[in-house]
Amino acid sequence: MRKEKRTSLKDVANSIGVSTTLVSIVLNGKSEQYRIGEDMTKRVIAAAQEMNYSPNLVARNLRGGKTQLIGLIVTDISNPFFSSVARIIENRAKELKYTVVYGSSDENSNNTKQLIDVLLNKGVDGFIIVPCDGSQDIIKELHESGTPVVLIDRYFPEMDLSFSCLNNVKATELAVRHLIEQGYKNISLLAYKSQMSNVLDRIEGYESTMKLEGLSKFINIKYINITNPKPDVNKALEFLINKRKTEAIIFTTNTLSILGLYYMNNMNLRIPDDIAVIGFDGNDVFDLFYSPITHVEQPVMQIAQAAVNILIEKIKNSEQATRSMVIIEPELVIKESSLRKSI
Amino acid sequence: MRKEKRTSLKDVANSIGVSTTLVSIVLNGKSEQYRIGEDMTKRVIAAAQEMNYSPNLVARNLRGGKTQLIGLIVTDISNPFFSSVARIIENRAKELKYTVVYGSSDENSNNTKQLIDVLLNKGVDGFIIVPCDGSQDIIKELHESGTPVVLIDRYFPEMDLSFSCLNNVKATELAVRHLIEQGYKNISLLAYKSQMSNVLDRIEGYESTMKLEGLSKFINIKYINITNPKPDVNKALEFLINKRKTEAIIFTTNTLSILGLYYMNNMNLRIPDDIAVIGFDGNDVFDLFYSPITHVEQPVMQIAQAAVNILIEKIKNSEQATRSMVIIEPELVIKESSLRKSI
DNA sequence: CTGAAAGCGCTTACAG
DNA sequence: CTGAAAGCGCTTACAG
Repeated sequence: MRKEKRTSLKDVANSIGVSTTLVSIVLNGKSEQYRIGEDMTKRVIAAAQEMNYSPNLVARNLRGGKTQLIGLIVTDISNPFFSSVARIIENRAKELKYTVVYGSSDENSNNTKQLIDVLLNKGVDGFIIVPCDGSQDIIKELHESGTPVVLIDRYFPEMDLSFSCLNNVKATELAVRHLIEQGYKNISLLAYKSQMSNVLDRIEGYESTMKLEGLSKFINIKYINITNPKPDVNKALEFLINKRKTEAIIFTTNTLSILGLYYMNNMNLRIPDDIAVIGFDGNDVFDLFYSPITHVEQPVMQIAQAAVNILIEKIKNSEQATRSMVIIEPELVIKESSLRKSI
Repeated sequence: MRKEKRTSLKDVANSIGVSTTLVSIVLNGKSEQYRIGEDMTKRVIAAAQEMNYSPNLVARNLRGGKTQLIGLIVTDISNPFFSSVARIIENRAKELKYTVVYGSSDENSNNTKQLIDVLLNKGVDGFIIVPCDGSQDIIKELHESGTPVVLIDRYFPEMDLSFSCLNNVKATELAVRHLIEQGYKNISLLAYKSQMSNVLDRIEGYESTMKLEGLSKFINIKYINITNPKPDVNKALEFLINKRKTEAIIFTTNTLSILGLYYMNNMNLRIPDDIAVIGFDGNDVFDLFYSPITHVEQPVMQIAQAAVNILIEKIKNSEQATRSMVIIEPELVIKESSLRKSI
């Protein structure tokens, strides 16, 4: 199993009898700048092409401190929302000549810290992070050490960090307004027990809209354990439906929505006749359900691409430390699950 | 935005007035081998800890040629099957002190080639690849250059390459046998138009079992465009159901199954009364469908973990070039979609 | 037991 | 216009 040696800068230089300096300059497109002769430039490029040379990025990195590697920390790469994000980031990164290293935190700040350390060791040029509860200090430290960081999906309002995420207040506001239009009043909400912005904002959008519409007395929020949501979802739904006689439920994440659907199927609750439902993030489950599920749609493409753009910008201009805040508007996709009760 | 300098080997060495050599040896756990004094060893370790030293992997890589980076090439990281694979690989890799860089080929061999080049440049120690049509030569070249490679999900029978995948022949065999037991005879199959082993084997399992059971005349296989499957799926189902009067359909991938369900919903075909269905890979769509979908379940955990194990083994023992072939048995999860027609 | 030195493959001031 | 040399942070023969 011979391990073939790749052609190095030196090989190219030797092959045409010049110095590595010259080759390096030419291949980095700095011929003009260094006023290298046109024919020499051509000779070098030809030789490099001939020998199928491609620079060793590891060496280049050691020298220049850049790897063209982006560290992506999500909570779980196998969650459909985050795997979509990962795919879009991959594509956009590729266009900009970057590659992605990923890691999953499972909503755990210790894992986040570990991942940051590991990825820093790999020499990533910057991070795109889905922050989780308790990760604020770690990320702050990372940011303050001068490493380019962009948050995605969630952000820290008090911190001077760039981010790209959904207008989460608007998301639940749209959901509530739609349900009210359809004649529902007793509308409940399921959300994770979390202090992250995405959760707080979705709760805020629900609460403020309910109040504005004079439905304060119907405000019911159930908080779900984020790492083991299933039992909490079942308990919450049981309570809301049987005790609170809720007519409609808004689920604030994809996972919560799906757990909710399982519960309702098990309890033989018909949607929307027994209970109206609004889910989060479009997916095949919603569309293929017997009663297709109305949901808040996140423009993932825009959110994820913006994150990459901001990050690369930061990497390239490490001096200026401007804070970019991208907030993308949600869309409500209306299907059958939230339509007016048949009377 | 000060970019703090990380503490280097040299910093540690200077802080206690010894050479970098010594520090390197100790920190790499080679004190015994080089017979370094016990107290010296302790002093060095203490200093390193004190200064919060962690080695610069880029430098170590340039020197030693190892990055502890695994290149993962799937067809699409946002496909639920592959994002699950990615997550399991991530976890197993982490246990073994590796990190994952990923890329999506979209079933395109040029993309695969590009990804291999890019990841090679990043210095990955080895690859886990989902190969696609036309990628055989590229991967062969990679393998022969001495880079550790393990295929996953699919393999090249004629090539001396390690792989981890499902027993695909068995997968469709189980599906066909179950349908026959339930009284179906006119059983059709939808598969991708592809020469990859996973597809060919799934077709093989179907065909051979149908023949063995004396149902040769009911063999109907429809080949679906892999990059744009939707129109083909619709056409195929129309033909099979209306022209061939098929009673049951086996979908050989997750994506095909879901497209099939959309079609049947649109056509108001009831499952299993109008048509029985067996899907591939378990997921929430199947379980939450009005008639939960019988499906072939791949033990993804085993498949993906084996791939990592084999790869790391190869990376560590680059001399011996044994071929590991892991073939995991599928399981048929029986739900309502394939039960005997109500008479 | 310990250190000086070379070298991994690059880039970039510095000379000429 | 072009090259010799230093240096990024490590590891590892080689000396002593």
